[in-house]
Amino acid sequence: MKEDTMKTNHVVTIKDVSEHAGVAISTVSRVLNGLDRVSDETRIKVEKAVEELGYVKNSLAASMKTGKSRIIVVVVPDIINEYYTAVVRGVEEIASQEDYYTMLFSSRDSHRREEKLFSGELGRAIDGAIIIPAYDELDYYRNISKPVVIIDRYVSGSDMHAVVIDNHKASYLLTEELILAGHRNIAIISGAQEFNIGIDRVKGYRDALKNYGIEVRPENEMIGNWYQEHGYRSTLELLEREDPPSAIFAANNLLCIGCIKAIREKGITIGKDISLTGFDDSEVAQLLEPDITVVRQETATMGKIGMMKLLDIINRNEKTVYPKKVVLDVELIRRHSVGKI
Amino acid sequence: MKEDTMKTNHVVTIKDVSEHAGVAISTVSRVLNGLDRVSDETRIKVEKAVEELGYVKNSLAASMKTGKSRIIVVVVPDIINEYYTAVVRGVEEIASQEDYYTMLFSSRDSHRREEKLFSGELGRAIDGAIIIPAYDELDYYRNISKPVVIIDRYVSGSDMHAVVIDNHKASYLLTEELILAGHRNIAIISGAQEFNIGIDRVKGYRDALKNYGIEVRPENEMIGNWYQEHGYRSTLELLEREDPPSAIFAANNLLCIGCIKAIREKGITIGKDISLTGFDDSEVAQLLEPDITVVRQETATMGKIGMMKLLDIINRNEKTVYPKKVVLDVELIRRHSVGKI
DNA sequence: CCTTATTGTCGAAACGTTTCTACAAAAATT
DNA sequence: AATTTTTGTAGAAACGTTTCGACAATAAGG
Repeated sequence: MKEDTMKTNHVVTIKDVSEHAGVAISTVSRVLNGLDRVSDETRIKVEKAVEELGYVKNSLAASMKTGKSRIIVVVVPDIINEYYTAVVRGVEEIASQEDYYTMLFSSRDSHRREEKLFSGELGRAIDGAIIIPAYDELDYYRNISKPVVIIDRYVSGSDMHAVVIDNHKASYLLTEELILAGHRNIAIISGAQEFNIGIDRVKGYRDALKNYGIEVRPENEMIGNWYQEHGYRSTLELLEREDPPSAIFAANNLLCIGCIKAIREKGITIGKDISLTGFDDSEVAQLLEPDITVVRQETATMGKIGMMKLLDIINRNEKTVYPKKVVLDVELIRRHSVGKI
Repeated sequence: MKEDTMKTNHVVTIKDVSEHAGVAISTVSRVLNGLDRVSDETRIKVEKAVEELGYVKNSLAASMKTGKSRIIVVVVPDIINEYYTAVVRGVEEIASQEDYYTMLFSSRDSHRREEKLFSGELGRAIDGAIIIPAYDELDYYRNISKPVVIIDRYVSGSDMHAVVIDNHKASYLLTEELILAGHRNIAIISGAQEFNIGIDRVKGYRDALKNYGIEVRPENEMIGNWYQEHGYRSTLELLEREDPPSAIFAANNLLCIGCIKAIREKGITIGKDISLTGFDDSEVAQLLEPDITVVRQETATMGKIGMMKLLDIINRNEKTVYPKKVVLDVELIRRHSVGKI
């Protein structure tokens, strides 16, 4: 906290500037916002005064008048998951380019925390939101009285603005990869069947199996949540069966970590005794021995496009280039966690 | 954006509440803020009106009057590094308990971005800041005209409020561990010698060597930056020497990743051909084969204490329990990346 | 019973902007 | 030269709160 080095610790306002420059307050405001016509002469006078007094706008006061805060909130399920922070990075990049401020908010996958956010004071203060939802009831998000773009997770049948990846294709590719290596008994570990990320990933897996004429076995579908613990327990259970699968597809990064832990614990070798495909790429996936076959998703791009869409909505930009729902393509990254059978 | 389902899309203000309850505006405000004396009768009238109209306070307007926004900004060097996000988690936990909002800001280790933040409008709007600095000039941070707590990185000689870990001890322990395993030719890979995190870590390394009567060899100190690339290049260089070290101490998580990449590339085995200690613990460090010996830091605690300190400063709490500079203890986590010689 | 203290409420000013209306001066058109 | 248009500026109202001073009504003290 700065000590009171100067007696008159007066914060300089637009009024001070106007007096110092010898013009009206409104004139200063117009110069500052580059509005209307202002003679070069006065503009220079004002700019000089701003410089000399070290004026910086009180954006809170401005917000009150305009109703715009230039703050947007980014809601992620978990701040510590690098998959989500990569999305946030993309959002931030565009936002700061356009002089918007971003507030990061972690819902911790709790819908109650989301609700509290949007029904509270902050919900009134923001200009818009980019949300990775924690709740599969589309109506809730639709009724937020601010511009909203949904990212990553999608509720099917919703007509909201959204940016997602092609989960079905990703899942299909990762399963197909296992099939082409000769595997027939393939398990999937996935999270809940609420959002597209759950439903489409399981569907992609099933469709791949069907397409190659392989029986879809319900006991091979380990559906639970998206956290490491579920990946761990499911894998243990799978490996302890009489007829264990020869390959596992873990449908997100945390599940994959849990899965690997369990496999290690059992003392068997990935890529040899058991094959594995993950989903989200990361440093970890590349560094493990063997490195994991995954799908590359343009996470940062997802954030960027989401933010650009949001800006289009806020500014009521008619000639936006984006469809309501943007689906990004994915690409298989072949590594060494899949062994031929 | 909510469509105009209702004709009069009027946002309900404190004035509406006052009219509905039949009291003065000021009375409503007093009820809302729990100030002064209000008769039970009117309090109930007001609360009922608030409920019925669904009033929610416009905190921007309030901020303008009070000069307090209940927003604090958390500045981290990189939003995607889980070490930093773990700190942020701790901050958020305390902040939300106390009804403060947090804005996350990534400086990308650029002092210019920091400067822009604090000299700009937002710098005026916030009530305080928690900063992992990108700049080693203490004067800069001291002159921020808001309460500030420095986290993780510290500028020695500074008298600012700060929460850090005991870097010297951590570094000493990690080096000692290698010495006790019989290593004599030990290299360190570290970032710049600006903050405590660089200086103390190198010093801890040197002190451990000296203490065991081992020669400190300048060519074994690979000083650069804190990023993966530096870890990678340094390791390659070390391994290609005529007399390569038998052990490497990588002084942060990214350096350690780069180091491992290089070692893998050379086709040699960690824990056997070369020993390795890292610094920051993480999922990765546990999952690698072998898992890496590191030091456990209470990252979340660091964030929590930082936020509690900040609150004390903001509220001018005299009887704070925290010293100006809080140093947290560390603990060695022995895994399997260190081999006996 | 009169004075003084306390309690609860009101009205109005203030916070620092933006923006609308009005209007004078200058320029352009007759 | 008289009128109209354009240009630049000023003044004031408004945004939704908080908070201060004023003031009745009631309670307490003498």
